[in-house]
Amino acid sequence: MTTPRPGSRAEQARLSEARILDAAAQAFFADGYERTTIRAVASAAGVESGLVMHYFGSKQELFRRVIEAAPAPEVTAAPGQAAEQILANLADRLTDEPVASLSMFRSMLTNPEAADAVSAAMARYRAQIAHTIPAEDAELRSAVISAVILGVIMSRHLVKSDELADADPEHIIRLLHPCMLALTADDAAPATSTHQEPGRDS
Amino acid sequence: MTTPRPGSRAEQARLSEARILDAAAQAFFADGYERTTIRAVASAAGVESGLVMHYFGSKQELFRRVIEAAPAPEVTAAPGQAAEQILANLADRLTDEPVASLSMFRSMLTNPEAADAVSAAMARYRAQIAHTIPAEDAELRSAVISAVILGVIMSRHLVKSDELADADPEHIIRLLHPCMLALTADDAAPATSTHQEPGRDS
DNA sequence: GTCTATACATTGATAGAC
DNA sequence: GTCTATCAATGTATAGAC
Repeated sequence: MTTPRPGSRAEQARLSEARILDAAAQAFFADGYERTTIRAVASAAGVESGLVMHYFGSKQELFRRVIEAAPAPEVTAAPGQAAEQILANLADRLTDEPVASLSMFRSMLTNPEAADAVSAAMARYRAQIAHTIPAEDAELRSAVISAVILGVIMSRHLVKSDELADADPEHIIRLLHPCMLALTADDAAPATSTHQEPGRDS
Repeated sequence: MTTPRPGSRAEQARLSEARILDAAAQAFFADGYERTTIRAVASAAGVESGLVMHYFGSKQELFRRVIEAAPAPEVTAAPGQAAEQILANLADRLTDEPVASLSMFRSMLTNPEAADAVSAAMARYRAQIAHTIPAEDAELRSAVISAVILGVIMSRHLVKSDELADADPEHIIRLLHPCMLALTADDAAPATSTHQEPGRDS
């Protein structure tokens, strides 16, 4: 937490490390973990590959440092407002999803470290949502909700030439509104005509 | 399209190629394109790496052959039944998604070839869905629908330790039913209280 | 048809100079 | 603090023997 005077060697080091971290986030987001090379990151940061290794020790550690900056969404609303808060949160992420998060999502299917990070974040998110849903199947409902969120985020930011990429965020949220209302069991009837939940108490 | 007699060299070749293709699909699904090696595929198929190269020429071509076996979903229902058909289709994919499709999805975020294949398949799927939606914003609605499908499929089959992985398919479909009804603009009111579509004709 | 041997490029990582 | 030189490992791809 020190603030070395500008021009000092410590300050130079701090700046270089920050530039490397930023370049790494961009590279991991653009190409994924496997296709990203230490040399490419160093080049983008304007330094040599040896310096990257000196600061971060290994490629995996560099990646870990990048994705640990990804913020975790919070849902602490009352049962009645869960859908609104989830959608408000999603609206933000449609316009400004941090590069750290996108780096994590980009590699979540092919890199174990990223997979674990996403799984942990989603489990936490699901638990928070489930807590606000007054239904017997709250666990599954929250899982479906987070799956929907994941699909929308990925289509918007990670899948090339997707319709969602250029769409108006508010329009997307508006279309998802009845979905979230139904899934949070607020005012929509959960049962359909074809199937009936066998043992439904309360 | 010939059927060489069992035991002949042509028959042996056909069998070896099939075993390689199958082993490759499993490997690409499990580890993704980058982490999958020709040697590992050959070993799993019980042959040497040279034979894999002899049949398929390159790793990329082998991958192409694997993912081109992925079936494309069809939606040709009338406007009233679009939601039902989409969900019926999803129900099948929740229980028996082909390895070829899963191989494609596994690498869709990190491999250009897989990304293009998924984009093309999703664009085709979206167009079919949009055709059955009688709404001004049919394009965006179909994009949201395919995003939701993608999120559910990925959470079920590709994300480790997800709640959806072990859930009852029919239960998942039941929860998604009101969502799809709303998105296909069948009987749900599209506009919410907060925002109004500015120029809405018809 | 199948395998062995090997060339060739790339990359993560190390050691030490400046 | 930063860079140069280099090692060791891995993996695709090729050439040719059997």
